[in-house]
Amino acid sequence: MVKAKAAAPGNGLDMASLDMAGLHLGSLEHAAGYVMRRAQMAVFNDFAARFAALDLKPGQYSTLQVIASNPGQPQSALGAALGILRPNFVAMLDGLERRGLARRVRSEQDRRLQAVILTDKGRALLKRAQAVQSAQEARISDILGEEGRDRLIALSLRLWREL
Amino acid sequence: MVKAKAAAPGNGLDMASLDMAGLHLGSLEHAAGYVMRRAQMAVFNDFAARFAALDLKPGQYSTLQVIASNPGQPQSALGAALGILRPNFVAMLDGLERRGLARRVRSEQDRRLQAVILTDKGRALLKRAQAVQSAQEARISDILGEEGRDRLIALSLRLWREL
DNA sequence: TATTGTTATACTCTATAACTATA
DNA sequence: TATAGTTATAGAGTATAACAATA
Repeated sequence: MVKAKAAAPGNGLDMASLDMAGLHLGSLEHAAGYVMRRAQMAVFNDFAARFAALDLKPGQYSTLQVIASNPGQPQSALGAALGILRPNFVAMLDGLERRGLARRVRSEQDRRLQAVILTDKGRALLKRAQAVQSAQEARISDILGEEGRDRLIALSLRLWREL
Repeated sequence: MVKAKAAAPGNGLDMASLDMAGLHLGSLEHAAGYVMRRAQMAVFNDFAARFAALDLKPGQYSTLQVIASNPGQPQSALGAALGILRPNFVAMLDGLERRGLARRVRSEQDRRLQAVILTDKGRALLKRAQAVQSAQEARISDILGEEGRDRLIALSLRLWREL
């Protein structure tokens, strides 16, 4: 199941302990932040390929998920939960609303608030997206083992929450 | 050692099983890509705070590291090892060269190549930066345990290389 | 012809200030 | 006075096309 990423170039470089690009990364391979970034980019690239057919980007998928988990909540609370700044979350919701996946409803109790809900179309797309994402999680389990994937998620979650 | 991130807002929301922003993220907390992204952002924010005094961004630090590990290699090979596209790596090296941290030397064997090396100033700054980074790794070990940090790096490395 | 380095350019993400309407 | 949503804008990071010098 291991996929070869890139062929080593046919140059005259020292081939001992070289990475796929032909050079060694040295202590960078033991730097948590660097390795996490490269891993996360690999997962996102894989995500992009899988979700191209649904025309969903990672941020859109996570937004649909959070709306589904918290229907009717104000958009600023949803954005805060996702770590998206309020000005940037406006365009995000504009896009989902334009595609008929979500709707904003002005709250009657406090007319400053925009309650956000999924449409039937949004729920249907999310359901399909969740199936695609399950396939990605399965692929990760293929590589790391079920226990390895669980551990990676638990360790990442802990770092996110406690750092 | 656990740092409180943000106080829960004093609104009238359902407070059962809510995250720090007041909403639950649902199955997103078990999505590898999402959790890895949030963790990686936390680590990078911590990095930015620690490296502000050195005026080094993550990409600059990793570039210095790779040059130090592969002195005299062509800039395109260095950029490829870092996963930075050639056009974008030009400005990266321009910045390091302008600050007197690195130098480009035209190769005599193949005059298309720019061999990149660190200056004494670059090596000195890198040494200080490595000490700062060690402190960050120690902080991560405080949170995850030494074994947990090793595992997180090993699992991330495997995913990066094999996905 | 092919490759290295470069410029120009564009698109996405992220970040800040300031406006509006509501409270 | 404070907050939610919005607009405008600016800065990173990342992507492609094309050109000059060199092989």
